Amino acid sequence: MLTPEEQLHIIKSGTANIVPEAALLEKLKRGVPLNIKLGVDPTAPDIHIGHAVPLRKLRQFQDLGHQVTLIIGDGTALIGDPSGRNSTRPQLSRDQIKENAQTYVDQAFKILDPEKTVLRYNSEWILDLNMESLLKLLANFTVARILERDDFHNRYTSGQSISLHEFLYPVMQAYDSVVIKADVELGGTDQLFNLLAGRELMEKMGMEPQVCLTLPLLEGTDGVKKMSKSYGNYIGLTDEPADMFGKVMSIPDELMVKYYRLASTESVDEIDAIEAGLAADELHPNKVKRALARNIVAAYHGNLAAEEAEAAFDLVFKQHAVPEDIAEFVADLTPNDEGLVYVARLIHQAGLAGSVSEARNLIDGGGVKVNGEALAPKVYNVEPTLLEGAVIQVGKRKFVRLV
RNA sequence: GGGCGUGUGCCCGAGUGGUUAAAGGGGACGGGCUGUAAACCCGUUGGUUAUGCCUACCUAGGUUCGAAUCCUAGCGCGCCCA
Repeated sequence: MLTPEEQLHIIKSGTANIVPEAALLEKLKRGVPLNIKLGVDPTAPDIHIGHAVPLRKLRQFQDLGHQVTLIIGDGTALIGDPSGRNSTRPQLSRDQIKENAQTYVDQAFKILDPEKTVLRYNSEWILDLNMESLLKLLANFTVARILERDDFHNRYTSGQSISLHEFLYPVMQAYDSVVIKADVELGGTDQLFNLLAGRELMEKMGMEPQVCLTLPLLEGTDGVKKMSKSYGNYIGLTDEPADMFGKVMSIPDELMVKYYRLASTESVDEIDAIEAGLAADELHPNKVKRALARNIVAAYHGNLAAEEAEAAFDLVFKQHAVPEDIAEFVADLTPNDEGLVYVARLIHQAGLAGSVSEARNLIDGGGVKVNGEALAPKVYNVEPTLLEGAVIQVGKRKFVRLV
């Protein structure tokens, strides 16, 4: 087993904040496995590698010999986390929550070690709280304290509604920590308040308070905005290997180290070396990024798929060749009066362009290839024989084989 | 309840009666280049077999030869007063 200091070094990699760091070191020094908590809200079924950041950190803890308690907030989901929101979240139905929770768990175990994970649903203790215990719990917090939270504060001062039940969210999350006796709780930087509430509550109830560990938000593939489905800049855990590989390759160079730390399975020592190597210009960014893409794909699809994804990537982007398996499209090649086929419409029908006009513009821009040959500008009609069984390519990545 | 203001294409934003399918920016897409779907440069970005036609500037009416631009009402948003 690693020394507490060595462990701390690994744990700190990629984290935003550890409050307080000294307390974590103390806990590690005891030499017994710690109980690491992560609570998740089963509000959205799709997980991307941004959501996976805390899971990766949990896995690191597990590899260091610690124990993880993953809490599915099926009870708190009935409240809806107000963090960062400027309006009340809609309350989900119990069925919806159950369904989301299941998909979440399935995907989470691609990352976590099941042997060292305890899965708990907080409805188990939250929904059974009677009024007396609830009141005792609530007495530990003041309205002023809760209103300190930025999002609540903003909503309150700007006259937007805050429902009473939303105040309970941090309290319930804190109570989770009490129930499972957490040593450390993880969360995004936006969760700090909730995590601290857990720390406070534990202390007030005479327990050893948990340490709060926050992780930064991961930027999406555009390198600017946080990864999110609604921005379309996400890498989904269930994305196809080739797609996943390409998406990682498209992140800006400056983000590589951050991705290594937050989204890869690479060891911290190795990442430290990569960071130093890049800074000193000793490592080639392209090689480093490829290794990153391979690592991430392998983490979710296995080594073989990662190698294949890389090979396909090279085929398409380095050799500009046509990939192995491409979509087929049943095309109607009936010629018009002039004996020609209107390719622009064909491209649209095959889903390679959003409209016929767009297809025409693409042709004019030299972006359409038939069997590897670019169509000349204004050539919207071609001989039917040219198209039989042909591979039509739009841009670098979109292919279709006519059948 | 009263007053004022505002609503433009995927997003932001210019445009106050006549080549305006609507400046500029962002995004997206295509091309070039490369080390990649990085960066940089160039181009495209309502629909349509297309030097035309159609549909468009919150919605519905109206004024006018002609409206994103003027008028009326409604809806959304913002600010001020009560």
